[in-house]
Amino acid sequence: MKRTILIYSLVLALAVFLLKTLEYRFLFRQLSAEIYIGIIGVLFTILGIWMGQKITRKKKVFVTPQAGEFKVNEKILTETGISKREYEVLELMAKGLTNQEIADKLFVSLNTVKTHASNLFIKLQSNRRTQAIQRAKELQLIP
Amino acid sequence: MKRTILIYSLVLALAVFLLKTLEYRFLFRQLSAEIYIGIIGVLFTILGIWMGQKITRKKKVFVTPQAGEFKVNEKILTETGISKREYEVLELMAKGLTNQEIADKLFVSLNTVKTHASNLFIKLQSNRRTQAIQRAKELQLIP
DNA sequence: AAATCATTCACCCGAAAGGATGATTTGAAG
DNA sequence: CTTCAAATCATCCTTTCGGGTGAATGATTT
Repeated sequence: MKRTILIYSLVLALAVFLLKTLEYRFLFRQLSAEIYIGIIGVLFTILGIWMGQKITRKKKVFVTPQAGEFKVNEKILTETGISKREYEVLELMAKGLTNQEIADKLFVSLNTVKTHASNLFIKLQSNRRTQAIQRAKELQLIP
Repeated sequence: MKRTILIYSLVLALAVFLLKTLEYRFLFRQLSAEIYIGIIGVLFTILGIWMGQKITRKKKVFVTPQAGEFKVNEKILTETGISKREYEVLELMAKGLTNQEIADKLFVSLNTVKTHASNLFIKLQSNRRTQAIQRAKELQLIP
């Protein structure tokens, strides 16, 4: 970042120097001001693009790979018609729990969980829980 | 994209016009050429940054929301002792394929896949494939 | 009141997954 | 040449999943 600004400053200084030199030596009377401005514009546009790239390029954070704030895509959630309870099952499913474990955690019977799961598979267009989880992540329903 | 270029052109024209107007009206004798160049430079740098953003902004691909750069954590990969073949199974597993499908895709028998899977579960300290996938993601072994 | 939907639970059955164990082959390392 | 890990496949057995179907209850909407 600091290096980027430094390089930018240097290139800027160099460009100014170059332009001034050219101006006083050869071009002052030969080139119109419009062309002059044009050259400067193009140069600094390129510079700006390059800078923009450097600045906005995310640095890789090693400890928190895909951390960052996860926001549930409510729109798709309603579009798919997934209910609250079904979503709870989906979450626990994604954590790798078995249906029985999910049932225990939600204080319902195994059959109930299986029903919710089946509905989820339909709504997420998948036949297996691994697929359903994959799909839910794609749809930003779960982190 | 075309819109971006159009807007860029318009802003550029406007800037040139503005500068020329200012030049002929007030500033020609009062501001030195350096300051003049500086103003142009800053303007076009900002323009360049904005353009760079527009151009390089990946369009949202609906199926791959949190795409972005994924780099396999090789260190952990060797630490866990997961072999090439096992990793291949893991990848396909994460895609939601069944063991049979994985077997077909890798041209091996179902039993082989199951063996690899079992080894994976041990190395990833999990009993279920959903758990294994979850764990692998945590360890940055898969995206 | 009737229709709709979410939630709950049940039963059955076949497919898929997982655990345990053993065996063969092959390529790399010592 | 031996040793070892990786990769391959097998068998047996248990558990978990998933599909299909049906049904009761309660809340909300029409």
